[in-house]
Amino acid sequence: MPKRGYHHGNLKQALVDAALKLIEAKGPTGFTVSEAAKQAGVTPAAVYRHFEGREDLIAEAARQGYEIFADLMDYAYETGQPSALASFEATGRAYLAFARRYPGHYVAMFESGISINRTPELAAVARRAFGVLETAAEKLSEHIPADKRPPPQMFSSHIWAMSHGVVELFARGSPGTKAPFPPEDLLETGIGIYLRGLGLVPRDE
Amino acid sequence: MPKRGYHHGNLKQALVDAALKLIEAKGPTGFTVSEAAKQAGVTPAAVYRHFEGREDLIAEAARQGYEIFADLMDYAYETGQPSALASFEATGRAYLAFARRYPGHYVAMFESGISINRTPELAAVARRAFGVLETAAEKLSEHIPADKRPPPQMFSSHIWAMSHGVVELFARGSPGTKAPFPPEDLLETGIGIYLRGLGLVPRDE
DNA sequence: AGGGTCATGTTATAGGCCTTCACTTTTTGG
DNA sequence: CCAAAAAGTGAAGGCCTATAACATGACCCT
Repeated sequence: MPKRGYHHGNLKQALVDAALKLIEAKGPTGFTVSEAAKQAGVTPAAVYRHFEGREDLIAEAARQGYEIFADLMDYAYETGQPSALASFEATGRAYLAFARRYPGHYVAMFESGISINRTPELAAVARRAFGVLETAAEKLSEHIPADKRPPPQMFSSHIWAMSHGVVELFARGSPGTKAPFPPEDLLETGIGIYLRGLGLVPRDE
Repeated sequence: MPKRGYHHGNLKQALVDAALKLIEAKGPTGFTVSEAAKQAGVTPAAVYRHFEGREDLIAEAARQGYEIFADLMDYAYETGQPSALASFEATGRAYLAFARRYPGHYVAMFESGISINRTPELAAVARRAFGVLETAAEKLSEHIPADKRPPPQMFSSHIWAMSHGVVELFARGSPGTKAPFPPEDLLETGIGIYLRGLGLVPRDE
């Protein structure tokens, strides 16, 4: 359908899509504005009608990633309902699933070096995504004896950190090239042991 | 003190040091070979007498980082002896301490996008570093009832992932800019809860 | 001492990329 | 229908990586 002439019609999104493909294929450093422009069938200068520069383009790709990520987390949370435990575990798994299914977005979000506070919108959507995890943690928190209940924000941070670490080290090439176990299993067991430590899962599962 | 003339005398290390400073200050993308050369008081082309290129220079910085890292882990491990538990916990803390004390090295190692398998030496020294963590895990493993003892490599991976996640998300700017808790506390409590889940720490510590 | 050789710098240069500027071509709205 | 704005082009500046040809001086061997 795009028998476009002088004007592209949807260049902004086309550039984001091209950027995502390139980032996925060659990493955030390998990605160049010029090549994204070429893939969109346009000269490099045209990019600057829609983005302030290279970083801004990556930031938009990341923003869209956070949007998808937040939706995925929401969905995972709902899926686990009404069990607070199931919801919480599902959001942890969603992190890894997202990294697998949207590698370009993931890299733009977490490995491109852009700050989450680059723009207010980016910060907002990121907060929305992590807010789901915190909500799940709060619900779960109610099931812990009040006297030894850590702040919900604390163990949502723990789970987030573990998920992120598993993805970075074992699900992507970085240093953990030789994954001793499938990342999914690693995350599953890791979260399981952690929750047992919180007293939320019977000793002999 | 080196009123050097035509020859620098120690250019290779001077370039690595300059690279580390620049990487620390401006991130792995902000770092350029040209600027490192300038800081070392040398023209850009001179760099290529000692390194194959930009990536090779970063890789050498990372290699030196792994060397320090491995030593630090070793020291932490010994410090915790003879208690297997104390040793294990100490290595976890050492990860965060390393990231704080050697930010340039840390970034070169974990955020610059270089592969650990770039050269055999790099792979070897990285293995040495992580080997300490695995050894600590093995020792600790003996204290777990044999019937519900996960493979040591598994929970060393868990601790590594949690440590890495805490550093990336909460101890550095990336997305977790607003750290809800001091990273040190986060890691401490996280590991504590995890070890409790393994049955290695009394319920009410 | 003297001279050859090799490591280590330099200058010059090619090629790529990001970004800006002036200019051109459509689209759009009153 | 036309004027103004939006969207794309081509040329150019500046920085970066990397290579090649040349210069310098350290070191060894006699």
